[in-house]
Amino acid sequence: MALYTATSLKSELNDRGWRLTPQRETILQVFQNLPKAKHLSAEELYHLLQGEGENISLSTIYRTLKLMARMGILRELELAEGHKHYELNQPYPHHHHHLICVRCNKTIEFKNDSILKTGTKTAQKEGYHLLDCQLTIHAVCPACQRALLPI
Amino acid sequence: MALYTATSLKSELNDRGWRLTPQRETILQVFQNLPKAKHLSAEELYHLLQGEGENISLSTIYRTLKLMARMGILRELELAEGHKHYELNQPYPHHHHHLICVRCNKTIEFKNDSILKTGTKTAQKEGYHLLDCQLTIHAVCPACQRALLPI
DNA sequence: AATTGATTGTGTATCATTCTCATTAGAGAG
DNA sequence: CTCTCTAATGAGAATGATACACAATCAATT
Repeated sequence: MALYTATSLKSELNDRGWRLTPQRETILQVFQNLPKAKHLSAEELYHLLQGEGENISLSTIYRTLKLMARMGILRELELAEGHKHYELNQPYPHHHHHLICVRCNKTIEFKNDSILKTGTKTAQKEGYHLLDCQLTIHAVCPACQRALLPI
Repeated sequence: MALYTATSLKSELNDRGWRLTPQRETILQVFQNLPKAKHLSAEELYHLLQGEGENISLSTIYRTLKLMARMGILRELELAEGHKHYELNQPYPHHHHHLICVRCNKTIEFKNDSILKTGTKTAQKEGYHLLDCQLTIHAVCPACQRALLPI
């Protein structure tokens, strides 16, 4: 949950015998320049990069997203769209959670300090090294309650 | 988050113009007879039913799992295996959360009363009708920390 | 018992993600 | 700076979970 620069990313990769590539650096930058609390799917990141003239293959994007999630740099979000989203894994003041309407998929972000504390304490107690903790609330939004739509 | 019987399931379905079918009743029973905190994937449920001589098609299983999750009867869990798992959505004393090792996928369940309160309050504040709230912690387990394995 | 439309089963389609493998290119050693 | 080793990439194929289409069935209501 730290802020990464190209240099710190490089040293963390090299420590494990891995490499800093232009693709990885570019992808990290994209997430760092993203508006706060904005998240991207693999496909969205792919097209965003295409639009900037950066040709990084979809395979590399999938590999990099998974790698950075496992390093704790990115959070992997399972929202309602049927595919994963990723966002920077930011520390305390920006750490947030998601309230999702299971009908229209509308998603609201909210903050709660005690949850991160609970997560940290729980991981610690079991000897786990914490990467991310997120509270996901599944619910029906006001509009969909009124709509009385099927399912 | 209530306990369902065939009758209460039927009335809740009928209220919405839907029907109680033998397949739906059977699937609900399977989850109710499952050991506490055990969860099933669609495929696992399918084979479990086959073993009991119940021939319910995979399509129906997927449809029913999604339906019951949207009704708040089941919880949809996104663990680490790449497919969803389902379990009974049980009230307070049994409500729990998951601590997942992103490397070996080992999953630990834990309880925390305050999280459910937080979820309830958050949903309420936004006017959402709560179905489920779950804290998911991604981390690296002690064994995988020692293993120093890639990724 | 008749009617209506929700539900099922079968097979097919789709879509996200992973895999394969030949090629490229970081990182460390000398 | 050059060499070596092997991680990483790109392109396309493969996989696997899930959704869909549609004809046949059957639960609920009259």
